[in-house]
Amino acid sequence: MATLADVARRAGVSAATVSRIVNGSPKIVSEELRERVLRAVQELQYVPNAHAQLLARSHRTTVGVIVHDVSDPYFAEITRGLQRVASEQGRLVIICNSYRDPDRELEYVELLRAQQVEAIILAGSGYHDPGFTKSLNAKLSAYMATGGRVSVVGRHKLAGDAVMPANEEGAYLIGREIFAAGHRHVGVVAAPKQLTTTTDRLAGLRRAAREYRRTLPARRIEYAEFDRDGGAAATEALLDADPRLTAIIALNDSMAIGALAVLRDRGLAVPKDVTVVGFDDMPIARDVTPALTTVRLPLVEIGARAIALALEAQHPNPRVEEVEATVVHRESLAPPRAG
Amino acid sequence: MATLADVARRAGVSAATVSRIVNGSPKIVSEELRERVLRAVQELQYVPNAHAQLLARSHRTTVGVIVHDVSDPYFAEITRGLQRVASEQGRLVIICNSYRDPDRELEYVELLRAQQVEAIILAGSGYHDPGFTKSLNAKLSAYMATGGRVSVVGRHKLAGDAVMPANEEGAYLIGREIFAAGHRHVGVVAAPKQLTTTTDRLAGLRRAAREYRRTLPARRIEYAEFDRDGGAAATEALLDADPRLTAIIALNDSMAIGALAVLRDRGLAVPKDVTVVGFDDMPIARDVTPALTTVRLPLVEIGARAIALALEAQHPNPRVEEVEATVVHRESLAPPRAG
DNA sequence: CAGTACAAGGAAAGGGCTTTCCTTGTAACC
DNA sequence: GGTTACAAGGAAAGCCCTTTCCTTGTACTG
Repeated sequence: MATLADVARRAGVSAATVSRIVNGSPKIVSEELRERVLRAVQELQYVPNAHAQLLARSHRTTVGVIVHDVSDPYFAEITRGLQRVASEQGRLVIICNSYRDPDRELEYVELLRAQQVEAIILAGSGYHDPGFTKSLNAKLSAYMATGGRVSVVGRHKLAGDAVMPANEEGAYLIGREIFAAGHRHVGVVAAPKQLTTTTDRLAGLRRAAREYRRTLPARRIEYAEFDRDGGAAATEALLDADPRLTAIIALNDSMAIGALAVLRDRGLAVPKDVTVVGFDDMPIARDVTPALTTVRLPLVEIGARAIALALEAQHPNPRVEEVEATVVHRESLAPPRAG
Repeated sequence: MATLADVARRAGVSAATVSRIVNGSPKIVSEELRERVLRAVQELQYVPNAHAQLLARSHRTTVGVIVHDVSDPYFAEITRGLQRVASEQGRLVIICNSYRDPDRELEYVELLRAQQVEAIILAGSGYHDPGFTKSLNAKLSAYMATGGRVSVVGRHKLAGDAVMPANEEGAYLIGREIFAAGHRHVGVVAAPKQLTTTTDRLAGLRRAAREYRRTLPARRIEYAEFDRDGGAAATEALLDADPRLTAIIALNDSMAIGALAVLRDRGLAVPKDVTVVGFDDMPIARDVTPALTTVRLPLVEIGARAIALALEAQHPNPRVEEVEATVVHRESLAPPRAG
């Protein structure tokens, strides 16, 4: 690869001059030299070495984001919002998929630190694992201590600013709809227990149940992978355990879609025989049959807020922004059939 | 941020020793020093500066991939395959979304070159734009001339190795099914004209039509954005222009889903009144109603092959790998209603 | 006991860039 | 004409690491 020095030699000028021209420094350079340098750049197809630049410059301009999996629509949306703000502010973003592996998450924090990113954004659900939380916090604090900015979405006890989606409240709202409609046999298709998202949403559901003097017994909650197939598996289990179920609450839309598939296979009509609701309102939710009644989280905005917080001037103490959830009514919820 | 020198000072050793210990160099270091250094690393929460490392080391270990949009399931799948191989081979991957903007694609090639990536993988559809193709090729050649590796998926006249999904053949196969079923009024929901993916798939459709002595007149092809809403818009237009349509071929599954939505709104049953088929077989295809008959492309494998090609030893002349398409039969295709 | 071999650690030279500080040359001033 | 001021360009230090090449000291060998 051609280097700055190569260009300088070819143009017959010093490296300093080339650097100034290439970077558009305010220092004035004569037209003649400028042309010679630009020509040399063209001829050599010179592109500055980003790493050398980073080393030499003081200011960082890259931010890192750690998600569970960008190809999951939930994170795709968050990332979209994040990217928008990032490019508005001239920042590059590095995306890291942890695939829900806490260790990998730890590794990625190190990696991003090594990359000298300006900010780290943690967008995945938290884990109920004190040991992990502790080491993660240690790493984040170390990073922040040296000027790094951190912001997290939906994670309680982590250093840094946070934007908190209303997981509990959203679940409460949708739970209310279910109970208000008169459902008594309701099953929950849940994500893994150790995710804070799971427990938060479950808590909201329980609050709604209490309000309607119902309970959500453990046998009516089935934990599985946080995706379509997990949702299908959990639904099978729930249905096998209690065929009288008239409603299934899935903890996200992907799982709800898995539930829909199982119900269809078993010849159960939704919502006539069984009601199904989801969570997140991912784009596909309106296109499945029946269209999914679900809880909407403004994901794009959540992503945008998260990075905005991180990029704003350092704040004395961590800020927390709440983001509202609303239920969107579509076709998959109905009262239980009479009898 | 703590630097190597800080650690060395604190441990009372030379920088060389710290480097050796931190990187696990084969050179033997006494237990005592090793411990002292490791302790200092801990205490200072030292993480090596990746950019400095990159500068100092000779070998690159990052690859870049340029896609239209990772959150699009098509690219998500490709990226998944790619990531798998990358991490098997200890490579980091940088993902760039061009959002179908040719200029941005050019910029990203520069950016990746600046990042000193070992290989660049172009996964998005090509454009029918000679000027653009020329500048892209120039940039890629310059990159390859300095040892960079390039591989592209589904792009004809580009430098570097290529893996070619059978777009023409896949479209031909699905087209045959449609015509064989007896459809005479078929509309095509197409992506933008300037994408090579569009023209390739259209060509396959035309070949099938010829075989059945049919034609695909221009008024039966509606071009729109390559996504769900584009598919919906194109379907509206097609239906308005000719209500007798008995089959709609969408050029990808997202568009097909948009078509399904419009048909449902208009009270047209699929496949009884209108047949709909898609392309790509993205995961959601089996979960919509009716389940989509579509063309399957082994996307994960395509991604894996693309990076594998790029990472293999340099080859004298570019290699091209063809990847097969197969049609997967589900529920959205049926013969036209009698009459 | 002189001489060799090797183990363990350090010094220092890059790697490619930015930026501060200097030098040189010319124009403007009194 | 001598001084000052500034414009335009260059020299060189510094960013943080890796790695080659040295140095030193110890353990062996004959």
